[in-house]
Amino acid sequence: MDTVVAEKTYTIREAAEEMGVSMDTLRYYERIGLLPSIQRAENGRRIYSEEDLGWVYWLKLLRESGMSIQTMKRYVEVTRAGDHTIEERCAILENHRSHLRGRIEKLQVFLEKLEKKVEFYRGYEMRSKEEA
Amino acid sequence: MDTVVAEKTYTIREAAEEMGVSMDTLRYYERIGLLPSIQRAENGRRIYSEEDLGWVYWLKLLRESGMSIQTMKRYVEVTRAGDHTIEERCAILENHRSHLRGRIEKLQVFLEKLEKKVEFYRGYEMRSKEEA
DNA sequence: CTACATGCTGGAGCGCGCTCCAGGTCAAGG
DNA sequence: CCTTGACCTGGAGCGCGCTCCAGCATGTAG
Repeated sequence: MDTVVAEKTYTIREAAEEMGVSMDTLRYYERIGLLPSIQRAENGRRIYSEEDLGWVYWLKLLRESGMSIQTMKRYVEVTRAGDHTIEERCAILENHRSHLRGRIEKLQVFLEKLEKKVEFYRGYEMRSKEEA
Repeated sequence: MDTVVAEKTYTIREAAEEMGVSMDTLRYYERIGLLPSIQRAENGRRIYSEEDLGWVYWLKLLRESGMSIQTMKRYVEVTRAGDHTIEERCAILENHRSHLRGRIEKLQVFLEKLEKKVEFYRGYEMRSKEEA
């Protein structure tokens, strides 16, 4: 079970490519504390593990679903603080979940209104053509 | 039918209040051309008509559904340009519609993933409690 | 040895969408 | 007449989330 298999690692370029983010973003996230503990080679270059990529994936998901960097920082912080923070992690995620639900609902309403407008225009267009 | 009824008008404060935006935003939108032709009183103060509020409503909707100010400007511009721009208006709206649909779908996927994470945490919590 | 690629750092800059502010006008109330 | 308050303008400032850059170190190929 504990066989030591060299886990695949990634340069910053590869990590960026793989995860669909820019190298700058990876460095930026690390700087502000969203990606702590990224290993370095002797020459100082970053080495990303699969686990790191997992974090990037998750951060990207939170970000793209509208969580602010601030909140993400808080989340990362408490997650690193240990098991006793599970409650707060849940709270953050559940809060985000309800924001997300609200947002989706709102967008759906917008979509409907938008569709009505388009239909209206299309109808208008038809009428113009009939006249011609 | 053509009875001249004094249509209700609004000061900028009232309009802002009514539409749930700031007075600054109303001025800003006007400045950049999103709300042209806002009437002025003799003393230079803005007077918003119901129709103006209708525009504000629509702009707000587009904005909150993720349309960029740039695109909104384009939309307003062509709308003001006359009936021959119906095609382009439709194009803009349909484009936005597909963006919006894509976004909603993406957010729904995020939501599911988020929910799984929360469930995972909640499960973890339960297990901890059982042990105690 | 040289040239070129890759990556590092700290800090500046940017695009977006407002938001705030100073300094002024105008009208009503005391 | 003076104060108060609502509103005006042009322009500066801000918060967010990157993005870019100069200047430097290291590594690899020719």
